[in-house]
Formats: sequence, C-alpha cells, structure tokens
Amino acid sequence: MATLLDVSSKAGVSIATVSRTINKPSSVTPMTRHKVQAAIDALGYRPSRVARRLRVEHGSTHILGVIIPDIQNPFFAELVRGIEDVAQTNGYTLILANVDEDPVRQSRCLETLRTESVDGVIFPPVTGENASIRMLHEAGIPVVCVDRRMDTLECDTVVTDNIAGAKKAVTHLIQLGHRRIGYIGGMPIVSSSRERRMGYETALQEHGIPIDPDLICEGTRSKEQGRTLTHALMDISHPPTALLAGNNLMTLGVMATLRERQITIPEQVALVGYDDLPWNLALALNPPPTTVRQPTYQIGCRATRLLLSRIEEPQRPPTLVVLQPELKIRASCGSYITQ
Amino acid sequence: MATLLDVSSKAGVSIATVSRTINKPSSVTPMTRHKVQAAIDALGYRPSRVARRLRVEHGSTHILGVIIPDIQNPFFAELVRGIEDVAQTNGYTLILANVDEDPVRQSRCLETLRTESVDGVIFPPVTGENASIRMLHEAGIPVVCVDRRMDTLECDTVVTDNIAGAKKAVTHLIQLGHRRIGYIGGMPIVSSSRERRMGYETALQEHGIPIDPDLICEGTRSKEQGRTLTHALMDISHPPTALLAGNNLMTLGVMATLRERQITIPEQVALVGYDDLPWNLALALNPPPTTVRQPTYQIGCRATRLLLSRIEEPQRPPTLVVLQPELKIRASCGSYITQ
DNA sequence: CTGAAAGCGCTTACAG
DNA sequence: CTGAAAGCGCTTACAG
Repeated sequence: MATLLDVSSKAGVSIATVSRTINKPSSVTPMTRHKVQAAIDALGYRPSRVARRLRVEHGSTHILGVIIPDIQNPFFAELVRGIEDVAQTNGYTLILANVDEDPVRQSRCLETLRTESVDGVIFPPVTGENASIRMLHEAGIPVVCVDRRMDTLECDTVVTDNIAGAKKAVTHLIQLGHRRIGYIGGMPIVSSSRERRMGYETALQEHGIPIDPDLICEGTRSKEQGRTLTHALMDISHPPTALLAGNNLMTLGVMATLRERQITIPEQVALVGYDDLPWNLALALNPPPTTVRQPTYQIGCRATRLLLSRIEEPQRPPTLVVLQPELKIRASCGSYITQ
Repeated sequence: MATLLDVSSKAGVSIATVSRTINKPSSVTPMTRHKVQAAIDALGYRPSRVARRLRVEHGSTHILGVIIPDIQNPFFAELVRGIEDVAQTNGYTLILANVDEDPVRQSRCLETLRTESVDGVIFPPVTGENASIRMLHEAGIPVVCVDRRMDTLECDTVVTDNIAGAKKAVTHLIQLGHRRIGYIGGMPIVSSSRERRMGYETALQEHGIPIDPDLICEGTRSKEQGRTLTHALMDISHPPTALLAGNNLMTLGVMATLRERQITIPEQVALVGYDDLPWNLALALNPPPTTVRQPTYQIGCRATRLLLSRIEEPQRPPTLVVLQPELKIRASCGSYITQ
C-alpha cells in the first residue's frame, strides 16, 4: 500500500503538502496540486482511514455501529437497509452485530463499538437500564434508539406509534363485530410490546369491552411461542373469535397453529398480525394476513439522519420521532364493514 | 476515555508495563499485574482498537468486510448471519455494505474496505473481472468469494453445486411426467445463474428431451422480471407445463403471475423454485412451493472460517468448497411418483 | 522484569 | 503557499 511518504517523494513535495492537496485543495498552488494528483494517481494512493482517525482527539472514524437481535428477521433487515443507505450516501460505513436479545452479547458488542471509536450507535434497547450504554454516553459516543425506547437515558429515539397501531388493529376487529379478542405478544420488558398491549387494552376500553386477562398472553418473541400461546388461548373454555399477534414471528406461529387445528381464518378466527412481511410476501400467504405495517425503512433513515445531525451538533436536545403505522387490510379478518 | 497514560500514572508504572500486562500478563510480576489491573478496573480502561491497529505494519484490525447486493433478500440475510456468528465468536467485527449489484457502488465499498485495512473481505462477485478486487489482492487483503465464483482471480470460494441443484429440480419434474419445462432465471453473467441453467439443460439432455430455446428466459433477478418472463412464457403457442424459477425473488413473481392468470399450481403448471424462504415461510404460502434449498447459513460459516484460516496462513493455496443443495418437496409439483 | 524511545500514517498549528 | 515538527494511543525491540 502506497503511503503519504511515497506520494510526497514521488511528487517532490512534503507530506504536509500532499495531505493538504487531498483535504483542502484550495490551499495549494494549481501547479503543486497537479503534480501531487499525478503522483496519487500513479500510485493508486488512498489515505488510510485507520491512521487518519487516530490523529485528532475527536477525529471522526466515519463508522456507525448497529446492534440488532437478528438480521434474519425481515423487520431488522429492512431497518438496517434504511440505516445503511443513508450512511453510505453520507460517506459512513456500518459495523453490524447480531446479539439475539442476549444482554451479555449486547454489552460485549457495545464495548467493541466504544473501542472502535465509532461516531455513533443505533440500536433497539432491550432493558431500561444498561451499563454499556451509559459507558458510550460517557465516552461521548451518541446513541440513537430505534423501535424501542429507553426509560432512563435521554437519547434520540425513533419509534412508531405502537399504541396507535395496536388500537387500529383491535378497533378494526371490534368494528367487524368481535368482542372476544385475544392478544399474543412479546415480553412487556420491551417497550414496543408493552405499548402494543396498551393499545389493545385502550381500544377495548374505548368500546366498552371489559379486559379479560385470560385473553392476554405474553412470551418471548418467536414463532414457537406464537404456537404455544395460540394453543393455550384456543384451549380456554370460552376462546377468542379474533386474535392480535404482536409481531411477525408470532403471527406466523399463530397462523401455523390455527391451520394445524383446522381452525379457518377468518371464518372461525379473525387475525391481525403486527409487522408486515417484505416483498409483498403477505399476499402469497394463505390467507393473506391483515397486518399493522410499520414504516421500517423510514425508521432506519430517520434514525441515521438524527445520528448524523447529533454528530454535527452534540449539544442539541434529544429528539423523539414517532412515525405512524398503517393498517394493511387483507383477507385474514373477513370483509371490512364500515362503522 | 481513559488512555494508557492515565492507567500508567494511576498505577505508578510506565505505559509499556501496562501494555504488557494487557497483552502478555506472564511477562510481568504478579505484584505489578495486580496494581495495573486495579488501575484498569478503576478507570474502566479498554485499549483503543484504532490506535492498536496502526502500530504494526501487518497489524490486525480484526474487522472483516462483507459486501452484498441487498440485506433484505433473505438469502443474503442468512448468509450474513452465518458470517457474523463465526466472526463474533472469533473476536472479529463486521463491516456491511449493500451495493444492489451496482458495480460503481461495489467498487466504492471495496475501496473503503481497503482504506479501513480490514483483515479480509467476503462477497459474491458480480462480474468476472474486477479492478477493485485486484487492488485488495495487491494490498494483501484476502478475499473469499461466496455464492458465485470469479473466473479470473484465484481466491478461496464457497458455493453450492448449482448444476446439481437445478438438475435435481428438473429431474423431479421429468419424473412427474413433464416434458415441456420452462426455465426463468437470472443473468448468465452471474456464475450461479449460468450454472443453474446448465443444470437445467443437462437434466433435459440426460432424459433425451430436446432443449427448446423458447422455454428459456433470463433477466435481472427481481420479482418484476419473474412476472414479465412468466407472462412471456405462458403466451407462447405451446406453453410449458412446468417451470423452474432460478431464485427466490423470481419464484415469487412466477407464483403471483400464475395466480393472476388463474393458472393453478400444480394442476396446470408445476413449479420448483430455487432458494428456500426463511422461517419455514414456504409452508405458509399458497401452495407451499417445492424448492431447492441451499445451506446458506453454512456457506457463511465456511466462508468465514476459510477467511480466518487464510489470515493465519496467507500462502495456503486457494480452496474451493462446494456444498450440496437439497430438494425440498412440497406441494407445487403435485405428488411425487418414484421412478 | 521494567522503562525510555521509536514508529505506525496521518493532520494541523506554527514558522517562514 | 509550503515545510518541519508535534502528536493521536498504542506496541515492541532495545537497554538496563
């Protein structure tokens, strides 16, 4: 690899001049600029980002860190795509790590990001309190929370309105005549799950339907849990006629279980799933499920722009961005009857 | 952020001793070790990876670069998961970039990886020749090709046996009695597409079925192309009774188009799709498609291990790993008749 | 076993 | 406009 010294000796100038030619061409004679540029081209020289970033105390690394549970979850894949597109456009590079909701792995990865001196970190927080996050904060590395909020640390956050999303879903079911609506969702320690349940309950209350604890099931977000909880819910003495599944994985578990039990959707049980599937894949499912679609790609974009703006202006007060989800009505609830 | 100097002054030793305590504890008195460790703990000190990597000519950055077309494609998501899992286990961090098959973006990203001095790069090559790749090679940065091969540069490569995969699919269709089998695949500039077409043709030949150019359609890998080519194929005077779709996106396009045209699967047209869907999502489709499943996660794992071993031993001759795909028989071809 | 010093490849005041 | 020099935070021969 050619180095600054190689270029400078080839061009017959000092390394400082080469550096200036690259970083502030206007500060250099056209003549010099030309000589240096020729040497750079001849050698295929590119400044080492590694060396460059060591230089200044607050030298930018132009690297952003992203920590997610699992890139194989289409929700996070879409999120990451949004993040990376904005990052790449702005000359930033992405470090990605999967941590499977494991606090130990998460801490380890956040620690790595700190020692990498990344310019910022984007991630969906698991718990309310987190030592590693605090550490990043103290190291002056800005953090943007996506999808979920922290309840302690004040930082930029981009979420969708989960309460509104779940409310829309449940209201839709109520308007179709359902009164016994089950909720199968993720753990309440995650803010998004907590809020979706809240939206579920609010919708019921607003329509004067009592909340029946028997109809509320929560578990770790997985297809398997979706199955288990569906079985549990359909086995009670007075089972629900409609279900809200709290996320994409659980929705698939619910659908698979209902199919196994030969319970037809929407005739015997109506279903709304939280989170849409990519590629319009929902349209190919049997039946195409009505879902609450989050603007996931946009969450990624907004979060990244927020992060970049904070890198520019570290003292700006924390911003909360709340995007609106959309109810995609398909075939899993039967036909839609307007109120 | 605490620095080596902070620790050394707090512990009352030189920075060299602190460095040794961290990197080679046995070279230091237990007494010293203890003092230094106490200072490290008190300050929450972690060595800067940025500074560390600048030190040695061939200093490891412990970063791997991964460049893919699109993380939203479940195939690449699974691949990346395999890569990241092995990387993380071995203390490596991942830089990820999406380039959408765009040679310009790809070159730009590879260039960035070079200036980041990553320890190695994993990616599915698009074209046969690539200047940026050569550059990485010359910069001593090892490259592992996944999913597709380069025809010029000799480097470690992990692929699946695409010829065998397509052969299995087409043989399956032939055994079910089909003679007019259409092929809808990706561009032949991509080695995997080329090989799948080759497998398709080989299977026909081995069964004495003439190859009909009218039944072969190729286009850029997308759902939209899948649609267009399906229409084209079903509009010819003597349309196929079975189809092989060359990848997951095109398979979805084919299914959607057949559904639109009210052509039933498998009764009117049998279908095998290349690439499986994650989460057993295929089982939820209508109908569940028979697919050629690649061990995608394993491709990622093997590629990463290959890369790590090459970092250890740069002179080792290039290795080609060929994994075997598997035909997952589901409902889109009708019942399976053994020969 | 420990410390002083050089050096990794850059950038940026500071002189001239 | 240009160059000499300091310094970013480490690691590692080289002495002692």
